[in-house]
Amino acid sequence: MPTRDVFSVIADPTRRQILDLLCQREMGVGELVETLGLAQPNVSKHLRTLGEADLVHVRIDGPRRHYRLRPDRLRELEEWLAPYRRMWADRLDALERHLDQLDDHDHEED
Amino acid sequence: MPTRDVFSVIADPTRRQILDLLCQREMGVGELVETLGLAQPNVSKHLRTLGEADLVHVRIDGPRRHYRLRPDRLRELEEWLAPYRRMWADRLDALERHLDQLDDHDHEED
DNA sequence: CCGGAATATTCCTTGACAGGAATATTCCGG
DNA sequence: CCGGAATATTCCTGTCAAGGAATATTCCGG
Repeated sequence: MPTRDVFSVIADPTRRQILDLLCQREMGVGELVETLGLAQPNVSKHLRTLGEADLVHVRIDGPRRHYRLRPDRLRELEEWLAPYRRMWADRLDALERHLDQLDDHDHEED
Repeated sequence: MPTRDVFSVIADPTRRQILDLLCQREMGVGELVETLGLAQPNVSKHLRTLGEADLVHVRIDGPRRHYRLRPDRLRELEEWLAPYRRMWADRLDALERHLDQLDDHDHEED
């Protein structure tokens, strides 16, 4: 089981970028360093963090390590999102906006 | 437009809890304080943060403020998640796990 | 206009984390 | 066994955010 919370792990933009890259294909650290334009130690640290959240898996190939996306834990996000998704499914958001507008008209706020 | 990133805002467990509560119905600050068991100033600060991300809307009712969920910005999360959702849609995760198992068998790692 | 209730803001301290630089580790070829 | 390439780990520092305590604001009733 992961030792790190998925929500806080994906809160970092760099980490999301890494995940987006791995979404296409598995990549080595060097590739990621080159693509991201970051220093290698930092990339490695982010990869470690992602691993601690079980979001990536390492494939060892000689001295190199290839990182592969492991999308499973993202279901946690999906599940958390589920109740909210229903709220905009039936165009409830339009109603929301309408109500907000009424409120805003009564008194300037927010 | 919001002045705060949705991802980092929902990274906080307390904030997610607040959103979960507001998912049912709109609530006043006092209600939230009582339900969450936190100090009032902290609840207010979290509500401010949520507001800065456009995740809640305030309805002013005399000296009280009622907070209502505004699920619209959560679509950002939904959209980011879309490419990954496809990856487990076709039971690709099972294949994933199988590959992981093979790798783990070759060399103990991760 | 005053007092009190509801809520917001500020100040402070502490802990977590990102990034940079330097160093350690692991692996292969020779 | 040695050197170099690929990657990981550690140390350091600055920044940011959460929580607690104290204080300020806003609103209503009288």
